[in-house]
Amino acid sequence: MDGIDRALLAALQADATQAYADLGKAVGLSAGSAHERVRKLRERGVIRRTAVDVDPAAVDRGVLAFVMLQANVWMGDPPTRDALAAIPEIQEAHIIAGSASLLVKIRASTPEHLQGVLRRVFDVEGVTGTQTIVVLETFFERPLDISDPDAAG
Amino acid sequence: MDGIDRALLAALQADATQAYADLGKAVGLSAGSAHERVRKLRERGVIRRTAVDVDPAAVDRGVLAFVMLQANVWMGDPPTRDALAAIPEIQEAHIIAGSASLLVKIRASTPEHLQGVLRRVFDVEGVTGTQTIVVLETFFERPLDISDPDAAG
DNA sequence: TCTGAAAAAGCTGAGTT
DNA sequence: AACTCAGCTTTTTCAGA
Repeated sequence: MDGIDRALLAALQADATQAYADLGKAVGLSAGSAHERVRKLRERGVIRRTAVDVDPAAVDRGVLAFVMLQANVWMGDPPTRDALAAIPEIQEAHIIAGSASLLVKIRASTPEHLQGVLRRVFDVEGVTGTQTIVVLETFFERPLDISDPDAAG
Repeated sequence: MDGIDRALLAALQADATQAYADLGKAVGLSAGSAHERVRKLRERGVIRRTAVDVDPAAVDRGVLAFVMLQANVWMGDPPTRDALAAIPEIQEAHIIAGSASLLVKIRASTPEHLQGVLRRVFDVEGVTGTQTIVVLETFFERPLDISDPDAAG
């Protein structure tokens, strides 16, 4: 994981459709070498997958909310995970430190739809309370910063 | 935006590297037709980009936190947006309803690094307080659910 | 709007430095 | 580890239905 690998990852986060010849040119490598490095990054799991980024509003998921869940039992186990994963509108679920137990990110079509999702979340075993944060506007959602935190700059 | 488009989007979210011939087979279309539909989805902005998904831990961004920002002025304007965008560790920034003003998602390498980022966030014009939620474990982060909310099921 | 096929482009492996 | 080259697959275009 040197500077070239980081540059490749940054370029592929911006546009994974570009040709290896161009990718190589951007980092000072031949197409073959760029290809070999990317292959290894995939093999090592640094690159998990290649996917399209879909505009949520275009598929009727324009309502975004974060919900903090309070619980009366430990919720860090598979049954809780599976119960949350079974709700398709939940895009992320995290165990958190602090006064709540879990934080989930939800995308719904309308406030009414969101309400229905919240009801299902509330019915998950162990949940004793929810605090919902509705997003009014998203400033930005962008790829992970790839720069080396140890490097100067 | 019919069922076939939704199926294409779901398939491309799972794996955008597959050939159009396979993609077409999966949705009952020829390679040419699948290609044409995907081209239009890109053109219309439904597909915003194609990108690799990088494992944060592999690039030394294993610490995840959500931070709610209190403010004494309206923070929904470009200067605030730009000030937050200038902090590379901030992956998402949202204007929210409720007692805080903004919610940001931060990825750092260590708790010390996170602390440094929080200091920079606190220095953003208008910020009067922060509440930090540290993630202990991520259950899942997955693509947007593409199913039609109006459809039965 | 889809199909099928031809032309163009890019991927990917083998051999070499 | 990276480069070059060549065969092969895939993309992308286009005429026809």
